Amino acid sequence: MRPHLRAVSDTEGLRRSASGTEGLRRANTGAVLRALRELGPSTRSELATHTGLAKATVGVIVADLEAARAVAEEGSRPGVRGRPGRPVALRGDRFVSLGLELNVDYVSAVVLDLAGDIVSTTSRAGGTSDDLSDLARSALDEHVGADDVLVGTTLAVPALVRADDRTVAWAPNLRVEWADLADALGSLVPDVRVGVSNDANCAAYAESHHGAARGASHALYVTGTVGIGAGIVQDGELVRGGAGFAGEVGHMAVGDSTALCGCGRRGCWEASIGMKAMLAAVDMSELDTPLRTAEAVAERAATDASVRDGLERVGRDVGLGIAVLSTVLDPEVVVMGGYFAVLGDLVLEPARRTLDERLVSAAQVRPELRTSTLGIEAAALGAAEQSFGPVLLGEVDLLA
Amino acid sequence: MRPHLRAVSDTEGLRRSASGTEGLRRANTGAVLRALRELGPSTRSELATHTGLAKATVGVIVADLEAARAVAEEGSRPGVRGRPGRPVALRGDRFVSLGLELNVDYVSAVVLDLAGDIVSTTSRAGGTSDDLSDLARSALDEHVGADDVLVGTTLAVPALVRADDRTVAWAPNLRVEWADLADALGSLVPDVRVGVSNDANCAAYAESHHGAARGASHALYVTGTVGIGAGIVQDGELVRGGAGFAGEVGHMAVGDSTALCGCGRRGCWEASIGMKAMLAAVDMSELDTPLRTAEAVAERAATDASVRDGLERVGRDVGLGIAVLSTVLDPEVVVMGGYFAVLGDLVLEPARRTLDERLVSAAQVRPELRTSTLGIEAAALGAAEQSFGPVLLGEVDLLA
DNA sequence: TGACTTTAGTTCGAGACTCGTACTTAATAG
DNA sequence: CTATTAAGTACGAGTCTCGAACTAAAGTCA
Repeated sequence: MRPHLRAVSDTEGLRRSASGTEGLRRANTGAVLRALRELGPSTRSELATHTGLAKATVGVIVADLEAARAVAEEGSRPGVRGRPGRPVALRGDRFVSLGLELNVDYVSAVVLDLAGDIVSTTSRAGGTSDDLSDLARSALDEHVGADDVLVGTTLAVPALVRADDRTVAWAPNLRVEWADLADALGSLVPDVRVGVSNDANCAAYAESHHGAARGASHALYVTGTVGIGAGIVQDGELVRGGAGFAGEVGHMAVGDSTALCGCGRRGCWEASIGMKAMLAAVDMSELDTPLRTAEAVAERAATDASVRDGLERVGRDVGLGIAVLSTVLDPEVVVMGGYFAVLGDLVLEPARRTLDERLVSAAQVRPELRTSTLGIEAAALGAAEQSFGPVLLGEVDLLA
Repeated sequence: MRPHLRAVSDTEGLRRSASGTEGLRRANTGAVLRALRELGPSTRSELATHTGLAKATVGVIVADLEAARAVAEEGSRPGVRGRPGRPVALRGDRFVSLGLELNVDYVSAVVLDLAGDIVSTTSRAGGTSDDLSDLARSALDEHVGADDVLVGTTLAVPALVRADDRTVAWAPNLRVEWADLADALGSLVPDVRVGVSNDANCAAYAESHHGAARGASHALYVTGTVGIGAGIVQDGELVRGGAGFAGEVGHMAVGDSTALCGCGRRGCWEASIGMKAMLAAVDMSELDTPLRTAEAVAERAATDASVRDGLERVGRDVGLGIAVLSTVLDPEVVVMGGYFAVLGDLVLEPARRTLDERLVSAAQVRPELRTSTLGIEAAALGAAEQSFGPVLLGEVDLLA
């Protein structure tokens, strides 16, 4: 255990977002941190013009952050006229967050630092509460020092998570005693807020901050193996819905309306583009993992035209669903994870064609359809990034 | 003209949302105004506990608002122990906003006041730039005095409006010279920010603040006559999408995949549930206005079982689309406008049944399906309400 | 080489704001 | 008539941001 592990207090920090002058300082500190994330190492002047704050104010804030070891000065960049600026950069060695994923047959942990760099990332087979807490424990032991500050922990799960970001409403694929898991994580990281979040939402968040949708403030992430899920990012933030269940696109009625879905209904998108439907379309069978299965399909497609035809059919239904989601949500980028990332253009090219056909108007621009680059740790990474959200928004105080 | 009309300056007010202490004051003033909208007339103590501000702070803010004639004291409520509080209420006679709608065959204007009360609402046949500015002019002349402050003006149009909230990207049904219209409105209300917004988005906003979705922070509004459109409210704010085109649900591929749509494609939702499809399903023909047509259908349905059967079929496809939207967006309330509001349960009952069948899980709650109560001025009302958004969020300064 | 220019960053005082405490005010309860 | 209760205000302390003046550190040019 890490007896000296400090944590950003939750009850204190989240109490109010900004009403007193110290809340104002928090908000402005958050603005500076965001600017540093966005611009990279910057001088105080650059931060001042970018945030709109006065130079003097930025000076004070940067000094505080430096004292807290959240930022550090770098070597100056000479060559320009006038006094050279002294750039400061976010430091990655003090403030970290932990992102976890508990899935059906694997668990992952990602340690992310304030600079946005990934400190460590591990995955392991298994899907129990114990597997997860073991992984979390070793990630903390190895990569979080006694003097470090853990700003938060978030757990990604393939489940319907309520809007409170803490409780699970429905998780048909998981057999977990949630109360036990909460206890285990709570004792592992005492005094740290442990949030729970849907895995597709987390992955969407990761793609929009680190992955294929980086830079886009409106993105859609679609993942799929057996089931199909999505995460929606609007204006940089996740769309959660009233109960927290937004993005459950697998069972929307799109595609072949006669296809029988595992849920017992007909016409679900999943029944047209889920892994099983894809395998049926190419007349192949499942291997031990979804990843390996998809790779085998991709390999056969290189030589077998009938496999390519099957993927073409699946791709068209993929495009049909993306078209529905795009007309509703108007994202700039759509990122495809799960087995779609492995098959790539074999599926996405027909999807793009269908998408073009179904655009509402000439004025609309087709969203870019990209494959995920983050791999299996996407959800854990997004979970970690979510824990930094309140810090960067200035809702929580790093200092003191 | 109203030479003395004062306006909340736009360049000044929107410059920064909160960085100096005066921005802090604006934000806290906004919090007090929101509390007054939400709670109704309240004492300073009640406002203090609800906003989390100190009693002293609330006292100062209320005094400023009173000086600006934004609030007024009401008679005290006796009967309780202790010194009776002196409730203050939002005043409706000084700060107003103007909401306009320019549609294919009618124009509307709504004057809304700070208290959230509708000062005036007018509609008129016609669809030209001149029709609109005439209506706007007379609404201002009759209901906005020389000493009043117009906080903003927003124009709702059946068009794709860009995310800048000012320019129109595509408006196939309107023949309007947008530059002329902008000039006309600009000279009508000088120094006032004139925003442009999609009509369905405006109506959705209106429903969530004044109509059938009041109180719900996650709502979906679906309207339809010939075309079908939607507006999405998440966490009290409109979802706009990357380009500003979110909510264009008419041409998503849902329902009868063989139905031919006016856009030339097959399978659009509009082709299954648009007014023309509905009329075909009940074997009736169009009258002079959509409203009258829908009323005629409702009347025939009372006696004619085959009409009811036709509406039943349409209703199922309505439910199918709502199910798609609900699984993606998870709203608490779905409000149906357009001809659906006239036909009511004749369409909504089968829609509810379909919706129940297509819910993802037992954990999910079916969103409430309600009919719009706002009528033809919904969009203009929402437009007016949108102009108050920045005021209530504290992004703009009412005083000084 | 040395004055000049240019840009970065800090110091300092003024001004704005919120907050807690103590105080005043206005009602009811007994 | 006194005690109690609660609302609202006055006041001083503390925090914060900001602009202006100032200092610092480079390059430029004669």
